[in-house]
Order: sequence, then C-alpha cells, then structure tokens
Amino acid sequence: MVTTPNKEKLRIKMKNKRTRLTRQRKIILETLQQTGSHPTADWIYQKVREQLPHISLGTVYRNLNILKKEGKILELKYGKDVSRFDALTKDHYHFTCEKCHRIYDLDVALNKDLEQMVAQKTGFKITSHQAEFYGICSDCQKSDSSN
Amino acid sequence: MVTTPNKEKLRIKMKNKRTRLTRQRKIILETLQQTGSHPTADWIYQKVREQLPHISLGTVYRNLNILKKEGKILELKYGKDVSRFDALTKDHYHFTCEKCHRIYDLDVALNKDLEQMVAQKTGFKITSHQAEFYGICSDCQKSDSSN
DNA sequence: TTAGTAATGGTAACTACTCCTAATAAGGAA
DNA sequence: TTCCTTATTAGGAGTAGTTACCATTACTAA
Repeated sequence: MVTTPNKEKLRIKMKNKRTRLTRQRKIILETLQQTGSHPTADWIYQKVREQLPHISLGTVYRNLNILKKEGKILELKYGKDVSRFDALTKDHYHFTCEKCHRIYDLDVALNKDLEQMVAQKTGFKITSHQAEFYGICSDCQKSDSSN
Repeated sequence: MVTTPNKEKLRIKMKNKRTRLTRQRKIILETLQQTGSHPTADWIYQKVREQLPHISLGTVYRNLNILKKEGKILELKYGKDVSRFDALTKDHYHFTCEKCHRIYDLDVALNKDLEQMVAQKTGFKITSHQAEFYGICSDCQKSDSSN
C-alpha cells in the first residue's frame, strides 16, 4: 500500500533494471579496486577464484561488462593484445612501457581543450577522449643503463 | 652480372632480413592505401580476393603484420572489437563515432607538448602517443535530428 | 642451373570472449 | 520470517579473430 517514490527514482536511474549486488560481483569489483594495476579478465578470474573457487569465467566477463556499463570500471583496449580493466572511475591517461608492458595511470589533467578543438574543426560532437603514451618507464631505463 | 650496390643499402635498412615484395603483399598494401578508411583484416581479405582469388587469410594477416613492423601501416586496436588497419604513415589522431562506428582520421596537429609534460612529470621516456576521440559524427547528428 | 630461403595456400589450433540452460539466491513484499 | 519473482550463477559448448604449422612454390644470388 505504501508507495516508495524515492526507490522508484533509483530504479529509473538504473535504467529500469534493478541490478543485484551479488557476492560474485562484489568480490570482482573489490579485487579490481585492490590491485592498483590493470589486470586482464583472466587474471581477475584467477584471483577471484581464491575466494570463490567455483566462480565461472563467464561470470567474471559478464560482471566486468556490467560494472563497465555502470561506469564503475574502465576497459582499456588499446594496448597490444588483451583487454585490461581499471577500477579508477575518473578519467586519466595511460602510459604503456614498451619494455615491461606495464600500464601506468598518469596523473595528468585531461586536456579538454583538445576536445573542443576537434569539435570545432570537424563539426563532430565529442563526448570523450583518451590518450595513451608509449615509451620506457623509469624502472626499465635503470636496468637498461646497468647492463 | 651487373651488381647493384644500392640494393645492399636497402637490405641493411630492412634489418638483415630481405623481405620480398610479393604480388600478394603489394596488392594488400595498395588495397589498404586506396580505401581511405580503416578496414578490418577480413574486409581486406575479401577485397584482395577480387584480384587474387586464391590468397589465403593467413597470408593477409602475415602481411599486415609485416607491413606494420616495417612502419608502412598502422594497427588500430582501441575501438570496440576487431583490429583495424590504417595505411597512413604519418601520425594522426582518430575519432570513432559511437553511433555508426566509423573511424575518422583527424587532421589535427599532434600535441607534442603533452609528451614533454608527461615525461617531466613521470621521468619516463616517451617515444610516442596516440589519442582517440569519441562522440557522434556529423552524418549521424543529421539523421538524429531528422527523426 | 642450382642452392638457399622467404613466402605462400590450406588448414588445424589457439585464445579471448560470448551464449545457453537449469539451478540458485538477492532482495522486495506480506 | 517466509514467500515470490526474476536477476544471476556455474559450467560447458560455441564463436570469431588470429596465429602456427608445413609441404610446396617462387625469388634471388652466385
């Protein structure tokens, strides 16, 4: 009898589909947040299995996609090969070391001017951009010079 | 009988491994250069088959990788799904339309300052960077408003 | 012409990922 | 708490894109 209008709002925000916070989804997100790195789906799968030995790989993929849609994680596709995931939600650039293949988050302000410039030049509507830098990270520079 | 010393030079440039410009490789590169777009490997395969009906898909992939290593083409991986290839050699940014999924080359000067800023902030050695912009292209904006 | 080997076609194998289905469990209502 | 609806799961089969393998072909240089 008692209607709950504020819950209704929430539901609308989530696009008519209540998502349930399952144990699996929770642990997948936590795992990703706890590693500061950018693991592959398979790495996450292996890691989560330590807590949920019976979780299936499909569940990991499904949840990564759901979390991505919800904006809680980021999928990085540009590297060389596999998709990697990133728990940080705020936009940031990435750096890939061409030697050790680690991916670093860059603490550099997004250059929103670039978007505007592109919009002006092309007439396209720009909603976002990303950038990746390539080169040699400090660690690998060190080990280079010591050889 | 006539020796051609300039060929020797070429060989050194190609890193001790003579690559042969086969009919297949030539046509693959030309096909890619002639389409101004960013086709998938499979699209290239279909197109090249019009001229070389017996070419195998493996040959297309092998040659795309070789051409990539030689710096003659670019592989774009960031989009949603499949790899796409780009015959342009000079660096440029890309725009992906989130509606029609076309990829456009942007005629915007590379922002080399960004690289320097990142290098200063991180101590990494930056050799290159790329950027992708996302949004809605002019065509799709038009068809949007007419509906 | 001949030796050496890069490249090819055809196909099998691999890998990252998605889809399918019956069973399970989250979470709202009573 | 108990019930009910249905989102989500495990597990496995299936798929698409790509690479590896190998016997054969075709350049290249001597």
